[in-house]
Amino acid sequence: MRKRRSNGRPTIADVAFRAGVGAITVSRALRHPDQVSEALRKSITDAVRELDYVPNLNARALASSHSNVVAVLVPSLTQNIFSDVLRGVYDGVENSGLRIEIANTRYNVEIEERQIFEILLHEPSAIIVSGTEQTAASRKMLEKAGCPVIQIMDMTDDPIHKVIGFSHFHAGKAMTQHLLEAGYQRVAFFSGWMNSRSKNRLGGYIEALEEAGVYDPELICEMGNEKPSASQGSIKDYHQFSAAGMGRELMLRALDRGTGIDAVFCNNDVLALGALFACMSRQVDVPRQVGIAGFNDFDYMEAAQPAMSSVRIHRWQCGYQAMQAVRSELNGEPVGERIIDLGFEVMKRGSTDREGTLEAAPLSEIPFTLS
Amino acid sequence: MRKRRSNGRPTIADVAFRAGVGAITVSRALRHPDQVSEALRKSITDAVRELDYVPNLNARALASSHSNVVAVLVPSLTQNIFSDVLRGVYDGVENSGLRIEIANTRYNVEIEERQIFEILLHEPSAIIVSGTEQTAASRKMLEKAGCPVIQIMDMTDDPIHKVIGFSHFHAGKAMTQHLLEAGYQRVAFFSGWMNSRSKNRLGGYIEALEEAGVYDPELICEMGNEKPSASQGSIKDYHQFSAAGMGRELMLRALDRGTGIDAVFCNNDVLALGALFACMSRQVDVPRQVGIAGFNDFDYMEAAQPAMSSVRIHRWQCGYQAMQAVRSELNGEPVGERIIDLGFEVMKRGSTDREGTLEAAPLSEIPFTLS
DNA sequence: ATGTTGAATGGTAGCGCTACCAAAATTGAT
DNA sequence: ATCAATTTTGGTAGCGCTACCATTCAACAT
Repeated sequence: MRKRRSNGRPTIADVAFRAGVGAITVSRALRHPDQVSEALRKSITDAVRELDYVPNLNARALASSHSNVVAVLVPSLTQNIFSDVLRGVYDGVENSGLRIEIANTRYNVEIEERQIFEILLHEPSAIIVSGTEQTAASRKMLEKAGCPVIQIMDMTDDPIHKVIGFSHFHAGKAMTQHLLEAGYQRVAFFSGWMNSRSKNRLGGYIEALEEAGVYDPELICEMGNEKPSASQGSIKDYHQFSAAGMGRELMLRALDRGTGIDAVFCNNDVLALGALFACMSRQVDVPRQVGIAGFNDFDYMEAAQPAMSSVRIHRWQCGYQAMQAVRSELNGEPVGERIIDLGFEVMKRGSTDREGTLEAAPLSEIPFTLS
Repeated sequence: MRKRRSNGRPTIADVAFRAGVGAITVSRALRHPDQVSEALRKSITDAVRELDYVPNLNARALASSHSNVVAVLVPSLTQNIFSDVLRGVYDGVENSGLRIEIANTRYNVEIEERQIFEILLHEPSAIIVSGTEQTAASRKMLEKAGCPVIQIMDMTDDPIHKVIGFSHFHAGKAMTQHLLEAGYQRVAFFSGWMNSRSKNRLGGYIEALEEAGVYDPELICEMGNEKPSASQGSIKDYHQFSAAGMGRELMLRALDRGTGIDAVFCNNDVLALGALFACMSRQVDVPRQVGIAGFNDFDYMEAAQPAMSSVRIHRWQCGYQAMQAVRSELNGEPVGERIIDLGFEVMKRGSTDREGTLEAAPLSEIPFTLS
């Protein structure tokens, strides 16, 4: 009996011996069952069960030079946007035998580039990357990665491989148009630090105002706060930055400045929440004096007083469908549509209902029982 | 020249040849530099640089039967609590050569058990697991995992290996005591679906009220909403459940029921936000008629109107310190303290300032400049 | 000079799996 | 029955790295 260096876990050879077949046939029965006759397949699965055999994933990865790891690059782990995406990814990966490796790019394309490099060292089976604006070097690496690459949460007509997302430009434009239709004339744009996707939303906002002939650069209120990446690794990095405080501050300044705004389109819901609180503290009537809209449509928007308008985007679906696309490709199915636009939904609620014409919608049903 | 199946990446043998040493010496120079003389070490690192050698992690894992993967189990990816923890983990892993693999247990100990099993198949270098209440089977698996196991975000006097967190019981008790000291008499407890940590907070709440002689079971308002895990994998699983809507609903019912509550301690900040909005819709004065406190201290609590009291917990630090602990152990340093209590902080703000004695604290400084 | 110790280096033999090719078995056509 | 085409199965040879043991050599004690 030869010496064993390993832990005592049964190997594929043990299974093969027990089932009375060659090791390679066991491998095939597990990986490509259709290539093995039914009789052998059965005795192999029996042997697997009897021995409690589990494959060694590291060995498999070494031998086949791919790892069954799906790498997912997200710009942030803190903002709910991407945690919803990740939830979709995890829901989508169930029972696939795939593993997920998440990299946090901190909204920094250089970090992203380095991480793509490192990820490729692990020979991933697929890569899911947030956004469509990678550096040239990143794009080149992804193009020759030799595995499916899914870009999500944005839109482009020239995907690296496949894109599943929506147009931030059109989403920004649609919400701005809603504000104009609701009767607001001086619609401000609030944002903190802007990433490429926020910029596209701003672009849509500008186009909508220009088309209506009411665009005024004065209306754009940005806060050039530190990039989140600047604080990386610091032990003080407890709260990244207070988006709500920022929204509050922006609104207070806008009110003080007297630029006569009558609505704000906030780049995200937390800013909108802060803006709402600022109005409350100044007894400014929302929606009559000032309309407020957010972006993302988190759950509290609907529950706010007044209920807040926002743009609902399909975060979970992005992650879930990306994972489905990965799975079907790894199963050898054709790529299919290379551009999938999941769209968005403008949620019109009380906070932008200037004329009071919106019928009072009940809160969407909550699945609970009072105990 | 023998046939190559692989991609053309240089291997350790190439480096060894170039440096004129044996392959194993290269391996040692990379993994245990102190065991190699300085001269060789230098020529090896030169060869590495010249060839752009990067180690194959799958091969390394197979040969050494451990993977440099740190598995992190979190109950949820959606709630900010754990995305902050994960941010700490990612900040802590930088430049360590370790990889992170996240598993989502969905607040379900059976799923957790299965995932621990699967994770162990990958032979992780360390495991970080949320909470201290694993099933007996999970605990047993973790105990004989043969790698550091860090429990985080909770407290126990009998950790599997090491625990870094805080006591939910004491946090719940401390906030309740604050409400009593602020002059509230009938303090309700709001919660949605409860996990073991919430239950401990409730325990602290009850003890504080009992000690003050004002405990009344009527005051506990739970909503037995579906467990989040019930909806797993469903394509409709867009919003998990609306915690804000729940907080609003709970407050409306509490007001209608006329049980005479004068304060609520909400199990989390989003519930508190919903409760605040409910009060606004009924013109109930916060904090004079009803005090509201949350748990977690997300950024919007401070920016709310009135600013909302909450319990600040050290989410980021839990993740970061857990990662530091893992790193130092993998470096062979001693385990050190097995129980690390990071504590918590009761943030007393306007929403529980019944007597109006709190001096108006300015918003904490926001690092931005108006552009 | 001899022996002992320890540090530095290398050779060998796997780690557990799969790619590749060859061989065997089956099928169908002639 | 014969042969070609196809399907099913197995053997061999790695994948790239490291554990284990053997070897070498310098340093020191006897």
